[in-house]
Amino acid sequence: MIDLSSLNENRRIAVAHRDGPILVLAGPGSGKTRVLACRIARIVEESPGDHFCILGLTFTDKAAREMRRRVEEMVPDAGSRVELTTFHSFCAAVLRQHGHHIGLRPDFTILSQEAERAAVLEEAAKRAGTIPEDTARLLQLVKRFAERNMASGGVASHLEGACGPEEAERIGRIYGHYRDLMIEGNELDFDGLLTEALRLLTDTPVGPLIRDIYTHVCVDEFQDTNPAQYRILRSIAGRPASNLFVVADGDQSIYGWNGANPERLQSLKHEFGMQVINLPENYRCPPRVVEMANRLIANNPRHGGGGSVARGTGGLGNAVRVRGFATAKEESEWIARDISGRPAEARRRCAVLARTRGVLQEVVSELKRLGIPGHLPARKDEFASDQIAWLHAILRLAGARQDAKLLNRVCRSFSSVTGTGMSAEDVVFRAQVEGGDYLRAWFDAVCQKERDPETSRFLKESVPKLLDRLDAMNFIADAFGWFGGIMPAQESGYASEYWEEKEAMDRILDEINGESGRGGWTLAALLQKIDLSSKEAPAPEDAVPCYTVYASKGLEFDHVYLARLVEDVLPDWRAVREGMNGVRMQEERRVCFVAITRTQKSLTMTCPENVNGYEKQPSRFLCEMGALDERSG
DNA sequence: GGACTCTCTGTTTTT
DNA sequence: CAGAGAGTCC
Repeated sequence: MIDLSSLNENRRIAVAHRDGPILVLAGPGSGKTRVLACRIARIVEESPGDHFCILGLTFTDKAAREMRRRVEEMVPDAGSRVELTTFHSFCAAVLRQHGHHIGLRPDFTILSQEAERAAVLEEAAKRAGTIPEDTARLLQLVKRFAERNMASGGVASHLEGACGPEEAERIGRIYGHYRDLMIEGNELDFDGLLTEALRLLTDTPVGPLIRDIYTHVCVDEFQDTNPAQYRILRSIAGRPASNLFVVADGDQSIYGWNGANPERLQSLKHEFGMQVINLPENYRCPPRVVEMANRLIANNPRHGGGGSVARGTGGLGNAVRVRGFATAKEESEWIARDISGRPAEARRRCAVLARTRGVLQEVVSELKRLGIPGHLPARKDEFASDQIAWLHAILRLAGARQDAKLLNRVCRSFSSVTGTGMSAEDVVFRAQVEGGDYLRAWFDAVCQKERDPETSRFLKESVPKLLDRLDAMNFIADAFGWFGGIMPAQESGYASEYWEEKEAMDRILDEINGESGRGGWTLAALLQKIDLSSKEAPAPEDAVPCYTVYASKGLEFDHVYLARLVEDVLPDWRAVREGMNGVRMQEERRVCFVAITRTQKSLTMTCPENVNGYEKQPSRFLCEMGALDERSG
């Protein structure tokens, strides 16, 4: 039996809710993920023998993992009755099973890298009869169109004013070709997963089928949905009386530039006639922080509700500090020094937050000067170590054996790892002569050329596992064995990147094994999992987390340092220029709201008077939240 | 070549 | 807003 006794009244109502669409408006620290997990567990438990399924959708892989962990803890054998996954991963699964309706084979590739998308876009531009130019900018536009799920015809009107009509028409054509080319090439980018799955759900018999399987649909962090995701949700939840359970907080909607919009909450409420439950209790932040967060967010017009009620127990002393500094340099020095004054185990429970990564870089280098490692996660869409990059590339080549670009990557990364260089052109030629695929031709060529006995042995013993039997799991295990033999020991300089990425890869493999048991996966499913998972290295144990506010969403820390709280940084200069209290300014305010509500015990906000020789005013948000009383320094 | 004005472009990030 | 780069003038 699920234990409901630890839940407060509101949470209990939400968890106990059974049928009909419901919207849970849950402020920071209100335990919304817990409520969602409890409800899912409860429904499964109360309906033994039933066969209906519950679909739980999240935006990030991390959130999906956390949800799975919690539900599993409560009902260990929920198994096939619940599917907790990301929008993208759900769409990929649907497309793998039913994509043939729109001309997609089950082994389609996911284009996770910018460079791959750029190549397709250039091809699309050629097909549209124009010279490919400014690819990066066009890719950004294509992403915008896809997030909004626009047809190529709708592009022209969307671009109205931004460029001339014939230019808009041209971009529309490129966009249309881009989408066609991906289907033809049996590949999709991230946005393509959403738009094509949506097409499948609305234009083919797949829609009713899916609606039949998933009678209960849950969504976490709804305020982050873009239009494409919203439409997917609508088409799987069906209407009128579906069991749609949505958790959201409009005040934490900070992904407007990704197509999210807090207004969408209103559309949802309206469209599904949702019953609303509020969870205003904040069990995370000190009362003073809750008070400041409430005051701050009250400056956003159309902000519903009366704010949060403090229920936190931490930081009852002086939980909030505001420090002014003459220069940005002094600011980051002081933050580093203040953190260094804490005991080592407390440092890990600190976090430095800022609007931009640039600010965090300054703090990281100050921390470094004091001998304290800071962790500022790198952004990457592919594994950076040669070893794992090669492994990833060869797995993908095994799934798409005539892909010259993948072959090229296999050749390049293998040469970086072993020094055995081969030109992709030669391999292609060989494949043509022998009438085989690129992977086989590469294998034949490399076996002749490789001189190192260890490497040769690995190749001859292990590559055939991939070549003939598609036994990717054993191939990967062999590859890690081989890397282990040629890599310097852990944590030594350049090798650390490899070891970190191996850890990321191990985590992905563990998950796949846990999910589908032995042998229950295909190469395509394995690749999908890798492509849709973060390549991020896990944070080192002893490092101080330094996150942008965006990256800190959903996390909490004992001691939060919010740096560079000045006008033109937070709020960003665009929001300031836009004037008074525009959409941009409101989103910046929510960014600040998210930042301060990460606090469990203490919050320190800092603002320099001078940044790179320019005078800066303290952020208006400091004033709005009434934090100037705490000011010192 | 050096000092000047101008125009353009840039932030946040998940999958 | 603020830095980079291009273009202009002497």
